[in-house]
Formats: sequence, structure tokens, C-alpha cells
Amino acid sequence: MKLTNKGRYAVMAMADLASNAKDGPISLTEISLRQNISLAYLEQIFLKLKNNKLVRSSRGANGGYVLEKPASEIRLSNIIYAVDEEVKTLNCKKNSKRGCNNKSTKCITHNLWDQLDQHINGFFEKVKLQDLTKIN
Amino acid sequence: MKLTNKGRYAVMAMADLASNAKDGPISLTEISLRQNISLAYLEQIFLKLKNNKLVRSSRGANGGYVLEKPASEIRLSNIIYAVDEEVKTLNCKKNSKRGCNNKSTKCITHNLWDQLDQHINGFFEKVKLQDLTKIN
DNA sequence: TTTAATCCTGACTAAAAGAGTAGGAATTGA
DNA sequence: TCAATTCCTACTCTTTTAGTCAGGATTAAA
Repeated sequence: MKLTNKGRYAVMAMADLASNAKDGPISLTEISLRQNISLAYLEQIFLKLKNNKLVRSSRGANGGYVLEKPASEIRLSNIIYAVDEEVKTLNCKKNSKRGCNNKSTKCITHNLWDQLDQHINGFFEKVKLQDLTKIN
Repeated sequence: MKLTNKGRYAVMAMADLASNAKDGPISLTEISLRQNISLAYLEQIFLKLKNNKLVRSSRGANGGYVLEKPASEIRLSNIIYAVDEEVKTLNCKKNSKRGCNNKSTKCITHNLWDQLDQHINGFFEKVKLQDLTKIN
């Protein structure tokens, strides 16, 4: 399943960003210290978050990141999707000779796993970034 | 996440067993052909299913497997659990210096991932083997 | 009793994915 | 200028997955 530490870190970092909002942008160094995630790894993650228009960056000294939208408008699914590319448990691979080929009646579990994907995605759709900061 | 092809194969095989029930036991060779899963791999899987009392085996010529209980009493969670040992997305590792150590307030996402686990487990709890054979 | 069919088990391996490092280039504020 | 910071790519190490392989051990039918 495409639901990894990287995704979790991304959610943590975004929640951090939302919780510690201040006037200027927040640097990854800060987040790195607070959340105990390596700076280099955070850089990778934020690159993707930025490409997905979830954060905005300013470079140079005193630079950093801010949320692109209010926390109430960012769904966790957006974040997960940004860094992991997909939330999908298992795909019956298109070109594999073995197993389900998407149209065979053999793969009894095909629909089932599809449902599970929807189930999980639904979970992340419902929760917004704002909800996390409340709890905390 | 511990939710792999092996788990899916196990569900497929069990569904096959339920769908093609007949008088005697069903051999793995049959299932292997029908579901297109290698025999050796199936053997591995069924060993675990058997240890978890989901199937019963008869050895020797014309041997094979039968469901230990009616399909209406077997939950998918039982099957997944049997072969994958757990359905857990991510654990905040107990002894890691990095990230969540289970009591820190830092790990904003700890509860969230716990909830997700419950969500997914709930899905597999609800669905029974019988439900799959109906669809098919 | 033979023999074929099947279960049982552990060791092994190749490929993929995950998790994170490393290093440098570009940018900006002081 | 220089220090802080993002940007970007490539690389590596480790773990997991998805099986295969090989050789029993056991049973039941003929």
C-alpha cells in the first residue's frame, strides 16, 4: 500500500505549519527540530507539497514556507496524494500474466480492494488539516 | 502497511474454496489453476490458514482443504490476519529516537493513524467470506 | 504394499520499495 | 559579501515482498 512514513511526515509537517503560523514564513529547520524529521528529508517532501500547491515558498534568508490555503480548506487526502502519488492498496497489474487482468472474472477480490481504497480515501477526504490542530 | 498480495491471494483462495465447495476436499492444484497462483506459494499460505483454524486439511490421494467453518462465519479480517499477522498502517516505533515515541505530544498524527487502522480493520471485520461468493 | 497425490517446511533469492543522505546550485536579506 | 534558506538530483542502504526450490513426510486408493 502506498501509505508510508513519508505521507505521515508530510501530514505532521503541514500540521506543524498550521499550528505555528506566524507573520513570516516558517523554515524547514524549525519544523525539522520540532518534529524531529531530518532536514534533507523534509526538503524532498516540501518540494512535492509545493508542486501540488499546498504550500508556498520564499527562498533566501528568512525564507521558508506558508500554507497556500487556509487549514480549513486542506484535506489530508491532498497531502497524502501529494507525496505518495496515490492511495491505493493493491492494483491488479495491467500486464501481468498472473492474477487479475482487470476484466477476468477470476479476480474475485478486485472489487473488494477497490472498495477498500475508497474506504481509506474517504477517511482522508473527511479530515482537514484544521481538525488536527484542534486536537493538538 | 501490512496488506499485501499474500493477503489478497489468501482471500481469493478462500473465496475459491467457498465457491467451489463439493463433497470432498479441494486440492491446491485446483485452486492454483483456477486462481493462477503458484502451487508452492499457495502451500505457504494454506499452512497459515490452517494454523489459524480457517481450513482443515486431508492428506493423501484425493486430499485437499475444506473450510473449517461456514463461509458466513469467516470474516475477511480473520484471513488477512492469518497470513499477514496484522493490519496496521504504521507504527510509531517504540524504540526509535526519531519521531513519535508513543507518549510525546509531538506526534500529532499518532491518533490519526490509529483511527485509520481501526477504520480499515472495521472494513475487513464487516465483510464475510460469504459476501464475496454472492457477488461472484 | 506400492505408488501417486498431497501436505509440510525451511532455506534461498531477485526485485522492488522505503527511508533517508549527500552535495551542490540558486536565491535573498542583512 | 556571507549566511540562511530553498531547490533539485542522484545515490545508497535496508527491509520487505513475492515468490521459487528442494526435499521430505503422510496418507489413501488400488
